[in-house]
Amino acid sequence: MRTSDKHTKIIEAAITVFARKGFFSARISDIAKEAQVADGTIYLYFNNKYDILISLFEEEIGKIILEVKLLTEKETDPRKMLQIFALHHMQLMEEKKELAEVLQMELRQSNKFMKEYRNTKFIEYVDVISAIIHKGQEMGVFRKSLLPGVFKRAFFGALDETSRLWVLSPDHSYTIDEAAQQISDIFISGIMAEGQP
Amino acid sequence: MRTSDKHTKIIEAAITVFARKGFFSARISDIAKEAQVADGTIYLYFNNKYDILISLFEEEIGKIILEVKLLTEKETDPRKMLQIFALHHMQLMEEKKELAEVLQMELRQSNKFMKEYRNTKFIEYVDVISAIIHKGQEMGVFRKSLLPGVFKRAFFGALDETSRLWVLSPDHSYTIDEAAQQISDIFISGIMAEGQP
DNA sequence: GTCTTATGAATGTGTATTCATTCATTTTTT
DNA sequence: AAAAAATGAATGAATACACATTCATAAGAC
Repeated sequence: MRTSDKHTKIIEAAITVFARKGFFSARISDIAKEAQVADGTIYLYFNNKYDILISLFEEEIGKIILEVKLLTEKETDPRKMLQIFALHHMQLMEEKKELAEVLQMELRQSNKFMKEYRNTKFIEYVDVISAIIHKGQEMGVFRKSLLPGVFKRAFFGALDETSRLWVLSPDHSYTIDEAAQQISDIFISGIMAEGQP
Repeated sequence: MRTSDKHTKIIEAAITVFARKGFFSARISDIAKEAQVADGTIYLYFNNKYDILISLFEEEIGKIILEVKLLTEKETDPRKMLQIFALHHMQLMEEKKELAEVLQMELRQSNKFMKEYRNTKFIEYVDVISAIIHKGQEMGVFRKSLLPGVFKRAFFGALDETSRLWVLSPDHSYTIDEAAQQISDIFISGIMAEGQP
């Protein structure tokens, strides 16, 4: 078995276990069991429990950023770009529920218990939104008075919270796609410059 | 010293300690020290560590709900009600930074590690938003096509994420009031019915 | 036969919770 | 009014246990 296989297996197992129990309640032995390796093997690939979480963040968010950049960069209309971002984000959370739970929960905790760790990948992801706003403002489509720094957080927060509760709750009165559509509609028509169609 | 004083002192100490270290990393002895009581005293007022956190949620969110209901119920215009909700939420997070951190972090974790605990107070808080939307739709001010269940989450998520990062980050390029204003502006103009002023 | 990778039992640490004891206050007895 | 008895809030050292990490040993690769 190649080295990289074990690394991936452990990361995947960690996603499952962290999603089920949360980072602190998850035991290394749980992850080992899930990955079908011995407890000690984990320490051949990661320095410690935190390191698994951080690697998981970096690698998984890295993939997401690549995808979303690829998708939005195909578009030129900033309104469409926001729609694509919203839809992609929500669909991702639906497809990868376990990963979604881990990112949503532990991302917030991580600032706390790992003082030194600044989640730069996450910042990069959210900055895709502010770049779209900036572009829209330059093109005169979005209001100049908008603060991109506020908008990116508000937009991300709206998507994140909606998908978080969608994933947690067992019954859904709306689909992920509907929610993404509603949210991007609200935001887009809320930020149009005067006199835009 | 009256009994109720100790209860309050411990809750306040817990807010400080949980905000600083997070729930799992916080030690009972830290809370005891902060509250200036003995470790054992805490168990005269709370069943266990979780119980402190849950009591904290219930009591503090309870207060917030009372306040926000009082404020919004004075208004009749649903647009103004949303503005008030946004401003009040953001100002609260600014005024009570430690409480804000605890609510924002641990509220999300809590579903995970306390399976039995459903945070009904929190649901009640967010439902204030959907009630406003419903009212606005009945009055013909907001679009009928809006799903109040999506809107409440999106609106809350936007406020929550923006205030979360505002509280964490040391330098602010915008004030809390500006952010609240921008967010309610975006949402309100994004959800107006056709032909509304 | 050497080098790499994997194992899982053993170790050690950290800390939630318990409980025997203290002590200030209140109640009862004289 | 003083003394004795009862109460229960508060203490913090002792307990008990969970679990991250280590490391001597084994298995596998070449």
